[in-house]
Amino acid sequence: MSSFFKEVYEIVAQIPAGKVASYGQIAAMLGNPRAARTVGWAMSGAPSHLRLPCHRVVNKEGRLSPDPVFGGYEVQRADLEAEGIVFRTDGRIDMRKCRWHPD
DNA sequence: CGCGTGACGTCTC
DNA sequence: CGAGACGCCACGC
Repeated sequence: MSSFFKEVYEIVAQIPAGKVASYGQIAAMLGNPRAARTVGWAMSGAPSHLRLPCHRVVNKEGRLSPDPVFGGYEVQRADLEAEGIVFRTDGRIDMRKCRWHPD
């Protein structure tokens, strides 16, 4: 397991329910604010047995990944709402209140 | 070591 | 405001 991927999984696993983090944000935590793409790539290869709350990982817009990846945008929205994530009328997450604030 | 790739981010048109 | 292009980084081959 590459160190970078491991770090990504660790961080994602630490995202509390009701909060979301952006790929760029996670990348910044790893010390590479430009590695947002790599973070997303790491998620794409995230072992399901880790049960990472990947639905809590969104892009800067508060938008989820392409529908097919999560099995449906609506599904993710439902899961996030169930955790307390607030969606705006335009379908975007209210990052102002839901963005994860690490120490 | 070089090339291709990807669930991103930011700029330009 | 929407779509497209480029840049970024790490991984696999």
